[in-house]
Amino acid sequence: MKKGDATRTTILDRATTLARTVGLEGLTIGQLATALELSKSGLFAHFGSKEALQIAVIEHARDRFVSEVIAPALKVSRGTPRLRALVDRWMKWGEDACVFVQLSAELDDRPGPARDAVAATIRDWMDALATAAKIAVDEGHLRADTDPKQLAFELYGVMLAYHTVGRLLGDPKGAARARRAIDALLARAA
Amino acid sequence: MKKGDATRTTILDRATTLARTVGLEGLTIGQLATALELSKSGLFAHFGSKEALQIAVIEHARDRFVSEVIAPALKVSRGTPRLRALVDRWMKWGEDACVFVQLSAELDDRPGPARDAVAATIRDWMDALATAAKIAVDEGHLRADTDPKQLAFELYGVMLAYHTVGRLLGDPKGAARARRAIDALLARAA
DNA sequence: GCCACAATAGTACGGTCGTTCTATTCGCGC
DNA sequence: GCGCGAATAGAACGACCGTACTATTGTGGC
Repeated sequence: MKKGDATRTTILDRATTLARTVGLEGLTIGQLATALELSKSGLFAHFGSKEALQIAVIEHARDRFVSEVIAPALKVSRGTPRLRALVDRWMKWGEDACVFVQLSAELDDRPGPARDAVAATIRDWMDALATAAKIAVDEGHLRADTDPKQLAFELYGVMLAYHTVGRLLGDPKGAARARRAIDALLARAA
Repeated sequence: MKKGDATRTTILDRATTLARTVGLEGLTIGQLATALELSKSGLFAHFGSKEALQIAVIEHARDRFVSEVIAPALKVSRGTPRLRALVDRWMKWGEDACVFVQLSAELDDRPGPARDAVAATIRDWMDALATAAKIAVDEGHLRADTDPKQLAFELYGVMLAYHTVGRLLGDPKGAARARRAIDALLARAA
């Protein structure tokens, strides 16, 4: 019961990376198998259907996202530092944050379990931002009349713009712009 | 030389709508043909290759985007009103603004002419925002130390967050949040 | 009204897709 | 170290993909 899980993880890692460029629907069992030097049927047996593979990819990416972005940031001290840590980790760690931007856009008009899984992840992410913002208010780091959910919304918007400007337009100034925007949002609420 | 162009437009209209849900790569000549009650080969003859069809779709969507969002907004009086008109029209007219969010995410990691066409459109869009912002500064509607490109970046971020929250999460509060965010950005710069 | 040519349909092909079934190899408990 | 089940491979399937070729239909200029 060991070997199977190991290759399964290997498959999902590669699939996640691949999905970032070809999308979830563009993912192909044949390509994925040859990329990993596995047989198509051997790979297929791990999941049983393409839809199951897709959902496994989403959940795998979610797990990595939680353990590499959210969890570490939650160890930072309460209030504004933690809020900043969330944003910083999202921006630095393109790897899997990116795949969720891709998945959000790909699935937002395609109801089904895959879309639900992505939506749940994004919802959790915005909740994490909002909760951190609320704590910052409670700690007195941010003004009492700050709406935590509104702030989370605006912060996430900056991250999305950063993603588009950086990835699609290839503008190196994106990071600096994002930083300025984040600073302005937090300064305004301080 | 008339009939051909008419069906070509019909094809591209439907293709654009379809691409919003299945993506540009998910677009299929067979499905598109049956959806329009055309023969596969008859449709194919209009474009000659799938890549040509994809680029035609992008350019068609860009034309509609320009004529339905940008051009009307440019008729609004210079300064902040025009800037607001750009943002408002983007948000109201989901139809084709959405397809560019989809295309941005789908193509941002896939170099080629399709990606270039999308990138050029987004660049033009952000330039339109920045130019309108600059005019607003010149007119005295916004503070002299406002960075027009930075403001365009932040405005676009709000639109992207609005798109994600509304489409993927189905949160009806997205529009109100976006409006508040836009108001705050403009108030801060006024 | 005819005719040249644009526009569309029909058919076929090689390739790849997801999936199934059967066979082979591997790894671990006894 | 043997045996059994888990893990992987192999071959085959029908379906649909993009594309090429040929045939048919429609249509605007004379």
